[in-house]
Amino acid sequence: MSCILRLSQSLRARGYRVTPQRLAILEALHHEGHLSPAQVYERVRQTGMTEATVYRTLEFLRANNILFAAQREGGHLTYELAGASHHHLICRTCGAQVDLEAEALQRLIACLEQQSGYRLDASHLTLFGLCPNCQACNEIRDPEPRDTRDQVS
Amino acid sequence: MSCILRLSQSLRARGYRVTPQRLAILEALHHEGHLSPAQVYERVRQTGMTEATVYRTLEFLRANNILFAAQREGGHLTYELAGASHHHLICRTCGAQVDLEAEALQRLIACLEQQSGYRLDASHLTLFGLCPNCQACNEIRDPEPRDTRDQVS
DNA sequence: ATCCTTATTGATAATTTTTGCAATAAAGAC
DNA sequence: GTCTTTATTGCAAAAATTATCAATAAGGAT
Ligand SMILES: [Mn+2]
Ligand SMILES: [Mn+2]
Ligand SMILES: [Zn+2]
Ligand SMILES: [Zn+2]
Repeated sequence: MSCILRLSQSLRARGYRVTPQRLAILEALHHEGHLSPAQVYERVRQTGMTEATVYRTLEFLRANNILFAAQREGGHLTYELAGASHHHLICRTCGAQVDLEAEALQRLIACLEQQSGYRLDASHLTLFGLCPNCQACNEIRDPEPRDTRDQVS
Repeated sequence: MSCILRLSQSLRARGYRVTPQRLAILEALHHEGHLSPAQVYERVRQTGMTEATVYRTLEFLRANNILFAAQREGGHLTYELAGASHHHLICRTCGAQVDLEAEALQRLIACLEQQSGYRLDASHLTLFGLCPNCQACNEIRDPEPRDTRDQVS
């Protein structure tokens, strides 16, 4: 509540307008985790808002650092209210998600910034891989990753 | 050439088939940098291949570690022949790209893997930020980031 | 060379995301 | 409150991406 009010003021201060559409979307994302544009639309369609507006608004709010965007596998976008910086590890096989404190990467990011001269906005990264469970499954399924080095065709 | 031949054998060994469509796409990506699906299609449409096939084939080759995929700003995918592991820094303002040796992140990735138990496939990451030039521009444009802390409305 | 199995493609439709532009309405001035 | 400016929306069409399914053809066997 107070949170959304503060965001409204911040928007107006930058010359943007606070519309019922933007408020509805912020409300929908309030306390929910990551939502896809379609999921956001579900939660606000009652207001009569268009899908196009959902896409535009999400991108607008992200560009203004009010939302974090994250890429699910395959590149589909997902949004959440921007808050404490954090990152995600997602299992490519079962989809399990783990959150990472930002500081886990902080040092590295700083290091990269110094090396490259870039100022990175890496406050919300997503890395893909295999969770411990799925690693175990794979080992069982592929008992001995056969040696194919010197195989002659 | 020899490169594509090796890939073909690798595919057949896994029970997949080597089709003129797959060869054309690999050929198109040979020596080119990152291409979007549309750009790939441009380069192979003469063969009569469908756009659907381009999308399917790119995803197929990526899933089989023959291509790297990268997300451009906004989440649009881009592909390149998988080769030496490397990462990208992209400027959100001017689009300037910098490549990073993989080893720059290697240590951190290993560290994250140990902490989380995940096995990460972070061989081709893209980070966004501001390049040195655009940082300078912004400083000129926003001379004094005014203090708005105690501003009463 | 011929036959068989089935992985892969083309054609088409469905879905998702983006775009252009006229109509609307937020918010500041009065 | 009314007026004015112009950021924002709805609408409709375009473009990009994905899904379905019958027809095709790769590649192994004979
Ligand atoms: Mn998140
Ligand atoms: Mn690359
Ligand atoms: Zn898993
Ligand atoms: Zn730049």
